[in-house]
Amino acid sequence: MATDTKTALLNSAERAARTRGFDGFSYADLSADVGIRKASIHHHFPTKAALSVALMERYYDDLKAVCDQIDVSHKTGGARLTALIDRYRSALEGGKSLCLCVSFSTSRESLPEEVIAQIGRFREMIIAWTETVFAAGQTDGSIAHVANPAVEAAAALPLLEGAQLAARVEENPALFDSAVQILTQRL
Amino acid sequence: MATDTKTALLNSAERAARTRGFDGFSYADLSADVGIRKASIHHHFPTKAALSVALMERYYDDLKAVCDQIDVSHKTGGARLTALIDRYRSALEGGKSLCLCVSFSTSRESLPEEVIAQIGRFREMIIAWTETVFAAGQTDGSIAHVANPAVEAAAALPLLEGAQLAARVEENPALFDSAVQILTQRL
DNA sequence: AAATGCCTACCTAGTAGTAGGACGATTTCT
DNA sequence: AGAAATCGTCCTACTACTAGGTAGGCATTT
Repeated sequence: MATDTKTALLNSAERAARTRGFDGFSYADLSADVGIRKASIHHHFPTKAALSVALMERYYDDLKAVCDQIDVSHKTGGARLTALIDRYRSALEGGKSLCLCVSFSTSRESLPEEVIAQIGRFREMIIAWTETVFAAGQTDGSIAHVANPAVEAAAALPLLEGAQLAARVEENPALFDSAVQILTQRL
Repeated sequence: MATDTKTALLNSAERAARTRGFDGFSYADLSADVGIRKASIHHHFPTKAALSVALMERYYDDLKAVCDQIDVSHKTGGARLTALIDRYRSALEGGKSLCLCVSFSTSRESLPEEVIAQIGRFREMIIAWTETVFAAGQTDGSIAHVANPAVEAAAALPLLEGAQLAARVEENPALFDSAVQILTQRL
């Protein structure tokens, strides 16, 4: 089916972008991975810029769904924060991968303006959600020492991202754990 | 003089790497910037990998000197932490640049193993120094709520780096400020 | 004489993207 | 219903360009 190929391309591209960066994979790589000729990829995604937009769009929707799901399955602010941290931790995949947002942030140069805007919206969405998490944790007492949920949220995302970057550069997930200990020790 | 050309190349390469990433500049770019032919660059740095090693080596020494200087010119832990934050903030250059360590961390794929090791040493050095800063702030009371200097230090560097990344992707230094507010509000 | 620093000219490999055709499925027209 | 045209998907073959790197020569300095 048509949709399958397109999804397979997105899956392959996302994995490649997260492990090797947006400039770290080519249409030739996707071609080999998905099993369709290089030129045929252009049928689904005319340019690499268009591919990047599609990737970021899907990623935004995915993460929004993740946050919604966490709200449903975890009741306290502390449990929700833990779930978010776990999500970023598992995205590391043993120190070989990043979340797409971090990966794209590092490839700014090669991305169209539209993706930059998408990244901005993505970050706002995550930070806004995180603020509700800290506010809940403040209210229900599941996160210690919350003075200002907005300040906490504005720091939490960059911390998670910086921790991912540090852990991947040395392929050592323990660096992620030690970086986010400042959060986990309060739970 | 010979040294001048070499230094000019390093300067140009560092600026390029910090603004456009290690994969974002070529020997052709350096050639145009420094005013010597592309092939001549290979005389000074046989491979781009060799250039990356030289860049990171110089950067390590630079930052070590910066930390030493901060220790001399700033007496309290709080003042030293502020100085470090300011350093990372000014490295942003209006949201167009990163510190070399972050930039290189994002280009892991393209860098030789030696540079990865250098990055590890660099991060250890900064974190160790930052721990002394938090310990001092704890003792002299200039940083509030320091429970564990080691945990604080392990988080501070990733936070600064993540904050830089976020600020650059949208070319908005205010994002850096809002991310590090969790630190500055304690000073 | 030797080394340094730089040059012109070139190579190989890889990049995104294009042109144009094959082929099967679906839709449309008679 | 059957023929014809259209569309979606994929193909081979190619273009234009950029990348890092090499070979070999020519001055100037030591």
